[in-house]
Amino acid sequence: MSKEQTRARLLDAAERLFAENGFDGTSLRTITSAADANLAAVNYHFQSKEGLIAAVFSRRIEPLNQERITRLDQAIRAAAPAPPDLEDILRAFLLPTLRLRGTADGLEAGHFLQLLGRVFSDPGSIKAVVLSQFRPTAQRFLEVLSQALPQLPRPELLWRLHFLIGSLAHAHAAGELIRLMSAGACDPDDGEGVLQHLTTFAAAGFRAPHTRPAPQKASMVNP
Amino acid sequence: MSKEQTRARLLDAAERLFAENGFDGTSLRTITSAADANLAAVNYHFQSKEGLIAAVFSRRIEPLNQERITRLDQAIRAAAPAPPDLEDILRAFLLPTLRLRGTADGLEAGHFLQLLGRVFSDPGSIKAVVLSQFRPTAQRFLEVLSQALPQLPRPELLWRLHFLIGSLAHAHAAGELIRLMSAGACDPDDGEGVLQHLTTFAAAGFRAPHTRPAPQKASMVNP
DNA sequence: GTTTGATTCAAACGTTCGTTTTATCCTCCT
DNA sequence: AGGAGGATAAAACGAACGTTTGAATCAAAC
Repeated sequence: MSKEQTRARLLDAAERLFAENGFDGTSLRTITSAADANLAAVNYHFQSKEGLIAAVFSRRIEPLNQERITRLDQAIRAAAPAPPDLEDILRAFLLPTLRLRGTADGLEAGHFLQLLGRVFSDPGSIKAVVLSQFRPTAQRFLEVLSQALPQLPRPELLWRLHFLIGSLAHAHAAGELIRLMSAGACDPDDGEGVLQHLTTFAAAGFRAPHTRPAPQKASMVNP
Repeated sequence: MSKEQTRARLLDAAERLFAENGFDGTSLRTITSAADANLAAVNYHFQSKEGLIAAVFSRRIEPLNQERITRLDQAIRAAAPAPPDLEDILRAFLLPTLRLRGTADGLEAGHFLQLLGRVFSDPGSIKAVVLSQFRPTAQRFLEVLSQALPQLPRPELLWRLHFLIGSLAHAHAAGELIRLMSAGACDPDDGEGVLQHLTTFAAAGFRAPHTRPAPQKASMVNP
C-alpha cells in the first residue's frame, strides 16, 4: 500500500486510540490492525510501545512550542517597548492548542489535545519526557508574564499559571463532560468560544491582587 | 490478623497504589500483598477489580459531598437573606477537598485527591459512576453561584465552574509538577495555601464581565 | 461439642499482552 | 540482471493479568 508511510499511519492510529482508550487500554494489536500494519511494525519503527507513545507526543509538541513562541514574540514586538497586554500573552499560550492545525496532518490533532490533558495526571514515565519538552516554553512565558504583572510575587504567578494549565487541560480532556452537564449549551469543540471564555476567566484571575500572606481568621483548614 | 477489616485494608492499599501507579498499572496481586490479604479477597469482597475501584471512590465521595453541602448551607444561612459572598461559596466547594480528614480514616485521604484529579480524564467506565455521584452537589453549587452572580449567562457560569474544577484537579493530580517547577517555592501539600491562592484566582475569574458574544476582529482561530 | 456459615487460602485456568525471531517481499543501485 | 538492505509478514515466546475453584480455617450458635 505504501512505503515508509507506515510510521505515519501508526502514529495517527495510536494518537486516536490512545486518546479514546488510554495507553494501557490500547494494545499494539489494536493499533497495528487499525493502521493496516503488521504487529511487529511498532517494535521495528519505535523499538517499543513506550517509544511509540513518546513519538506520538514529540510529533505534536515541537510545532506547538514553535507556534506559542512565535505568537508570543509577535505580541512582544507589537507592544514594545511596553510589556504586551496580559490577554495577548494568554492568547499566545492558549490559541495554538485550540487550533493545532497547520501541521502536516491537521485533522486528527484534536485527539492529541485529549492526550495532553491526560498526561499531567498519568503515572508513567511518559510524563517526564513530555514535561521536559514543555519546560523551556513555559519558562519563557513565565518571564513575560512576570514583566506584565510586576507586582505579583513569583510563587503566586506560578500557582496561577498552573491553574491556567489545569483549566486548559480539563477543557480538553473532559470536554464531553461540560457538553453533558450543560445539556449542549456549551460546546467544547468550538475552539474560538473556549479560547474567549478561558482568556476572560484567566486574565481576571491573573490580575487579582496577590493573596494575603496570612489567613484572615485562624486556620480555615483545621478549625 | 483481623476479621472483616480485610475490606478496609484492601481499600486503603488500593487507594494508595491506584494513585501512585494508575488503575491498569496496579495489579490485584500488588494490592492484596500490600494489604496482607489473599489474591482472591478482592473478588470475594468486591466481585471484580472494577468493583474495587468503584468502592474506593464511593467511600470518599459521600462524605465529601456532605461536607460541601454543609458548608454551603452554613454560608447561605450566615448571609441570608442576601446571597453569600462568592469567596464563601468557592471555599465551601474547595475546602473539603483540601482537608479530607474527618472521615473515619483521615490519614491516607490525600491519595484520593490524586485519583479524583485523574478520573476526569480517564477513559474507563469508572468516570460515569463517579460523575453521577458528583452531579447533585455540582447542580446545587451552580444554583447558588447563579444567585451570587445574577448577571452571568448560564453557559458562561458553567464554563467557569469547569475551569475551577480543572484548576483544582490539576493542583491535586500534578502537585509534584509545580513543586518541581518552582524549585520548592510552591508547596502543593500546604492545603491552606493552595486554598487561598485558588480562591483568589477563581473568585476574580468568576467576577470578570461576561465574554463578549462576538470576537472583536474576524476569527482568531482560523486567520 | 458439633454444626453452620462466613472468610481465607493455595493453586490453577484461560486470556491477553509486548516482544522476538525467522523468513519473505519490495525497491533501489551498479 | 542481480545482489544488498530496508521494510513487512507470520508465528511463536514467556510473562503477567483477572478470575475461578475447592479445600482449609475460623467464630459464633445451638
